[in-house]
Amino acid sequence: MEVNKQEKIQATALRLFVADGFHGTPTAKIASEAGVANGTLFYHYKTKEDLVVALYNKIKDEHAENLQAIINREDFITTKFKNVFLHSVNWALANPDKFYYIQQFNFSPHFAKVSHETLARHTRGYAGFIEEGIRKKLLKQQPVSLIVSMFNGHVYGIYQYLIASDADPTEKEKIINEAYYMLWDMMKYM
Amino acid sequence: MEVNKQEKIQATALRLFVADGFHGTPTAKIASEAGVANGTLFYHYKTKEDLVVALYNKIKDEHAENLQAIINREDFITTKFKNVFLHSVNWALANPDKFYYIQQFNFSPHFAKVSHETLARHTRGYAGFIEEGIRKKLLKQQPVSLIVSMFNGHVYGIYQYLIASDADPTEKEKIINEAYYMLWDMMKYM
DNA sequence: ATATTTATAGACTAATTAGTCTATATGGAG
DNA sequence: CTCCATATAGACTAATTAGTCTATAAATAT
Repeated sequence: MEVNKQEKIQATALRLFVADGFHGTPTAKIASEAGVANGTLFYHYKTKEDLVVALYNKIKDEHAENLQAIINREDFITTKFKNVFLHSVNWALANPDKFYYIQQFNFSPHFAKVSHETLARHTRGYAGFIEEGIRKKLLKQQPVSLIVSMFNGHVYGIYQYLIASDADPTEKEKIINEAYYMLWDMMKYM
Repeated sequence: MEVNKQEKIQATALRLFVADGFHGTPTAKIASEAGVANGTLFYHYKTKEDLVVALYNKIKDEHAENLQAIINREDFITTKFKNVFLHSVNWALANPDKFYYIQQFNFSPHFAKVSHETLARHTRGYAGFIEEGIRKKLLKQQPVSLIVSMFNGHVYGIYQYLIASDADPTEKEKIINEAYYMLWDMMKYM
């Protein structure tokens, strides 16, 4: 067994789900393109839905872990804030499939409960340093969840702009930086 | 014929698509719950995809028309800007199904081309007054499409926050207003 | 070495589903 | 009143698809 079949299945599923959507992708196609048999897929994931959810949680957890590492570093709060933003945007740009998949999942009514719970679970991890920023009057005196929502909205907005633009990498970095200062104009305590 | 069957089909399709997704909703179910026969649905819409796209464009056009009316009013640019934001958020809150459907569609790779073209078409309508705002140094000196993307991101963010919150209508209005001032802090020329 | 668990394969099935086809009905034009 | 186009109905079909079943193979434990 040279390749991990489970990982092959997940990678193939991600690619196909992003191309054709959950329902638009037959399990047989995932299996065949992943180079495994139908039975293997259903051995590892009891149902198709299981696979969809497992893939979502894997991507979200992976991303949340990275953010947590940034937050845990011994930096000044505003530095953390900036780094979390930069990492989020750069991660989305470097992993468009994953970012796309996450959005697709978040807007699938059928999975609303899962995505809501996952978001809530991860937000608890970020809450601490945002609360500190509010307390120290660096951030506007608003609820943590409002700040998180606006933050996510901003990442979403700048991502949409960047994928449609044909700016080269250096230029993109500059745009992301400017987007950060705009975000900060919005968030900072005055 | 007391009710317009086409409208009944669209309304039912919207409800079911939001509940179960495009692929998760059989045409037969749409027809039966709309109280029409299968043949009737396929008489009005040659394919299922036709229905999905027609519904999307109808909702988007309807919304864009409202925004255009606001933009065309003889108001100061900053007033227009605020009104467009307020209307967008309130429209989303008043029509969660439609807003949800739009997002779902926007993140369906299969329809990427359609949604991209529709966005571009509508953006041309908004461009004029944003350009004026930039020229008059009311808005930051950034590309129109960046401003539109961030604007949309902000609407998206505040919507996500508000549907998860249990604030009463009066309180929600207050939150939306604060969200507007935050948006303005971000967008205004300094 | 043997037994047991884990992993893989692929044929098969029962159910579902988009779209077709033919038959009516309804309403307006001449 | 008679045509003809538009609208509606619903049975039917060909294709697709999630999940099952049985058989092995590989790895691990005893």
